[in-house]
Amino acid sequence: MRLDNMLLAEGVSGPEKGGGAAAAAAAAAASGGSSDNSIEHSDYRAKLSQIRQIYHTELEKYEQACNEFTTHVMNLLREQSRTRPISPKEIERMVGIIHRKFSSIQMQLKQSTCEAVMILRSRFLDARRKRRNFSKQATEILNEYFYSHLSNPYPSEEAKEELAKKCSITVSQVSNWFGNKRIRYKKNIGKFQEEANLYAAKTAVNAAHAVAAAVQNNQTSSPTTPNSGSSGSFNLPNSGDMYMNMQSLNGDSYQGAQVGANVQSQVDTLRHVINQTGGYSDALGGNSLYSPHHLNANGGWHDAPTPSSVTSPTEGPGSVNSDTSN
DNA sequence: TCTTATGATTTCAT
DNA sequence: ATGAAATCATAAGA
Repeated sequence: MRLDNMLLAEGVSGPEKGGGAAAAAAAAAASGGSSDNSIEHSDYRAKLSQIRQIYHTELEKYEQACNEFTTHVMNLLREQSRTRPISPKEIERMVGIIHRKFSSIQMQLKQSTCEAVMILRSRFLDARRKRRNFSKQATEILNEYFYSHLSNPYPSEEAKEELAKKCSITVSQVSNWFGNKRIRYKKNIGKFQEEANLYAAKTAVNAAHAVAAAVQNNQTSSPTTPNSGSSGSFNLPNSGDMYMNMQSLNGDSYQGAQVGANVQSQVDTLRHVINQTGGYSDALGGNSLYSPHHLNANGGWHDAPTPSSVTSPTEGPGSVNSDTSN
């Protein structure tokens, strides 16, 4: 019975049609994650359906053989009945013996099928374990997101889906990537400085434009107009003014209703670039200018600035930007 | 071949 | 359920 259950679960002995899918789902569930790893997946499915087919043809063959054999024996008995009396009990007994024999053969078939499935399964899992690096493009996209959301690198479910689609990987892979990235970034920020610069600079121009646009949009209602004169090329001035602008933008003084959360990520990027260029002279030192201000005292991101903190009118003294006042 | 990078898995805490 | 942290296993580079 265990074998039956197992075969059923694997979709080998189940209903004709959905077998493959059921098995695939079972495999995915067993490996703890949605794994639409297309190539290996279809491969697995193909192999499984192959096993399934063999199983069913064998089963049919046995059944047929069983029937043939019983009729054969019945005929024999009938013939013998001419020479000696044969009770129905005896016939029944014979049939029973035959059926038992065949069912034990069937059991063997089931067993070996199970074995085959198990082997296939373990191979499949092994294959899944075999790590393949993501494409350059995919890591690019992921890194861009990560560094432009450095203050809160926790993509929402939707964002993950979006990223997954863009990178043509699965959502759980995106989650894995962010999990790994966060932990590794936090562990050794110095090591990631260069990369951070790269991606920050990469999106800086866009960010600058976006921020400029946002500022422009809100200028009418804004009392203190940020000097957005240099909206052109974002030529990284010697930190000062621009940085102050950013700070006020990000902090409490400027909280344009529309700008808030949407701009947050852009601000991250800009702030980063500015910080970097500002403290470039002795960069990568133990205490470079760019400290992970989005990490809290225990090195966690979790009470880092959320969009709500941007919108909140007053922030406590230990605000996000407090560390930048060198 | 050794080292580092990186994706995946496991374990634990919340 | 989700994330942090540790760990595993392989890819890639030296």
